[in-house]
Amino acid sequence: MPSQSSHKSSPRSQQKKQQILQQALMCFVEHGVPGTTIDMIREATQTSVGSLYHHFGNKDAIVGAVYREGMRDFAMLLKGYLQDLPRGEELSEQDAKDGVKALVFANVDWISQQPLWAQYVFQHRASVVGQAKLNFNADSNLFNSFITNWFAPYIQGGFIKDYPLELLNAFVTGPVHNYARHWLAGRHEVPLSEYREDFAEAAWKAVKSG
Amino acid sequence: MPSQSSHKSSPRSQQKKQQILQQALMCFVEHGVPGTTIDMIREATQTSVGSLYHHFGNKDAIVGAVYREGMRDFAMLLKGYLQDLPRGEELSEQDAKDGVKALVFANVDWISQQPLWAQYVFQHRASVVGQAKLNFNADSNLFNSFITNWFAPYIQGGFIKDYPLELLNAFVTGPVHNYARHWLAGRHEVPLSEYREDFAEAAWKAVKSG
Amino acid sequence: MPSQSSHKSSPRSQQKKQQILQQALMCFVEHGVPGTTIDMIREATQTSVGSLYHHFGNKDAIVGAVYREGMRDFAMLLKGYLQDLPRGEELSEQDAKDGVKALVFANVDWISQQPLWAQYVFQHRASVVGQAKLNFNADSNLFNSFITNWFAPYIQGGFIKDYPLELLNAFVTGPVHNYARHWLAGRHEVPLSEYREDFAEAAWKAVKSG
Amino acid sequence: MPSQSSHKSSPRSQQKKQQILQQALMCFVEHGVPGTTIDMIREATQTSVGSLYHHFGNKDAIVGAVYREGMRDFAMLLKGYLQDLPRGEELSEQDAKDGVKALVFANVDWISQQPLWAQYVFQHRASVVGQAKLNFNADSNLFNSFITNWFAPYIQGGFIKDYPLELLNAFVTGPVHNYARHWLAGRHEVPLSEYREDFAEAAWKAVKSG
DNA sequence: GATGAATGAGCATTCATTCAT
DNA sequence: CATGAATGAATGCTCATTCAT
Repeated sequence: MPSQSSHKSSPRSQQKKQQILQQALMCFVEHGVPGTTIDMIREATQTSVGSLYHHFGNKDAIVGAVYREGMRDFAMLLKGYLQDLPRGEELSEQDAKDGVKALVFANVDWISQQPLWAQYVFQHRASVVGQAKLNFNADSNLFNSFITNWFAPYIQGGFIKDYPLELLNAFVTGPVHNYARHWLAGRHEVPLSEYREDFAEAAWKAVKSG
Repeated sequence: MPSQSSHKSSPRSQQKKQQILQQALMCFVEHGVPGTTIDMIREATQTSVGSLYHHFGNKDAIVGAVYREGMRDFAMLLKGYLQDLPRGEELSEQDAKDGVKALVFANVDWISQQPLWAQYVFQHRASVVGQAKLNFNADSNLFNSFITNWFAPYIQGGFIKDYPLELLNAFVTGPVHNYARHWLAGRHEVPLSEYREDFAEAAWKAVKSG
Repeated sequence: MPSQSSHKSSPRSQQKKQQILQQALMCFVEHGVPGTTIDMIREATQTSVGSLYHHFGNKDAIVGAVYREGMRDFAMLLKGYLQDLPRGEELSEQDAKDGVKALVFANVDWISQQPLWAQYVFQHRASVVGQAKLNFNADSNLFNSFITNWFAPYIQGGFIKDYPLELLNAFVTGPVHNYARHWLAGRHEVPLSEYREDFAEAAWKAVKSG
Repeated sequence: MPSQSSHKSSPRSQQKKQQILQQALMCFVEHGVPGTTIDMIREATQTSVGSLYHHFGNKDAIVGAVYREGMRDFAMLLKGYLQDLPRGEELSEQDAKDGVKALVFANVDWISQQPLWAQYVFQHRASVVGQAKLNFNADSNLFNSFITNWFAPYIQGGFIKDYPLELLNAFVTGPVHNYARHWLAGRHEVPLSEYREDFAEAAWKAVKSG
């Protein structure tokens, strides 16, 4: 059995894996993770069971890989938004606000652009188990550190309420994800992006000091 | 097959069904809905497979019944909170704020008191399918109407932003549920109830006019 | 457990049993014997499982009782046909022919009048097992004796070919049952009764001496 | 689920399927179709449940495949008998008679040589359902056309009674199948083949003109 | 690397039958 | 006699995974 993650595969192979992840995602979103069988993925990717196992090892690994792929994509977008922000020489409330709004915008925009990935990433976290979970957590921690580091100065500077990061996160992303969940499930008509600014304003009101 | 819903059962029978729902809930939360086998529920309830099917008909019906039971419990609590509110002769901003806070408190308190039900109700909605889904939607619509009716005057009176109910709901319950999800999953240490007031304040800020 | 066959039941009870057999027959014909569940019969008869078991003891007994009931009805008709035949003082070829034709007519007429019973009796013999099979065989032997006795003189008298009864039976009833099977299954359009005379003529040609 | 019918299987695979059908036949005859469990077939074929389902898809498909196989074998024999017949330049009564006798002989001989297949094919037609039934009907129609075409000239030529094919069929095969049914069930001692000529003579008498 | 036949533990569900009320 | 809740062995079928070619 070749190790599934430690060796560098050929570009050809990498490309095939990408295609598989894309198709697997669609299956997961449509039928749920436990409702998706290996055979469904095989059919969607026009390969063979053996090939799937050759590339990924087992079903959980596919689940995890799809999840990781999605989170990476989102993390990349979010990092871009924060890094593109013009920051003044000194800490300012405006910069803090822009940061918070960037957080909201990143969520709204990514969910709007990648609704399938979003649906999967925000609703199937519990499906990631075993080794894949560990891999994901490593990514996740790095990502959280990045955000923490970005905002820490503004919290210490008194521009943002001194709440634990978890709570700040709930205020900022909670409403977006709540609405998104219903929208992605088809229960809400108006697109998430319609309320882009409203979510940002509400988030800022919730976390700004004073 | 005896009809599972049209006949009035004896109190004895009803009691047994309640016990089954309670045990089934624990199974669902621990292993997830697809991860819970009929046999697990059978063992937990100390009955027989046949008996389970005699009472519910199939697995989906159990899933749906548990869900409905949970939502009913939550709806009852929420209604109580809103109805217990002292209301002035005339519409006032304070009454609107109290209403919004009651919404938040109901969520925080119910989730804190019934963490298992909460975990199930807020995370397994997608598991409810078929006839059970229809039953649930009927309940759900009644419940939404009640909330809509309660707040409508304050929206029309200009005390609460004139957003669609779905968006208001996202602002009010989004952060609570977001935090709760992580807390229930064991990823956050501090109990949800700790931030009861903070969630309420943030919600009010997000939805109040001006 | 009351014995299911040895005691004389009340007329009320007998009537109920008749109704049950009638409904059970319809179930058996529609779904086949193994495809018919006790619960189907319960629903069709508007009684309870317990009642069914009180009256018959088990499913096989119901199957057997229905079968026996059908065969008795057919036997009664056939005996009537043969006994109503005018017989000359001496054995004659005409009398033999009339006997053979009566056999054919009895089959054609009974199948036409009682298609459900016919379908069951002629196609589900293999479903009768256990004690019910023994009961049926007793009836069956008496019936066969009767026929044998009726025709024996004509065989000995040289009017009918000296074939074993089984073979004569095949010649006489084979074509009727063959056609009936397809007709009852809906594969033939023209009613069995249409060819009443043709079957009789063919049967006589097949078995008459010379 | 791999498609069960659209891909060309390897000879190896075909051979295995043949073996499975043979064993399944024995199970069906011994226990009846509903009395035969997948596990019985699995044990008889020394394979695994999964393999059975890999090749056939479900139980009904096995039932249907066995049926089709049997009918094909019979059809082949019958066609051979008819095609081997010496036919005069012109239509003659003798040729008609030979055709009818060939029909009878084909039935008697095939049933005698393949009693298991015969028992199954002639008694379990009702067990074939769903897609398998459609497949079988297609075969069956071709077969019936062949017979119709063979005999049509003799019917038009006035050598055989102008009856619908269904009725002719009842006269010719009815007695054979009637006797065969009882013989195969062990209720008659004398082998079917013993009466080969008698069945043929009787059939001819029944259908010949005049 | 690719393929697909083979494996078998596991699952939801059915159903004849029993028995307390 | 009637009722229907309870029982649990048995069944058809699924599906992740392995492995020979």
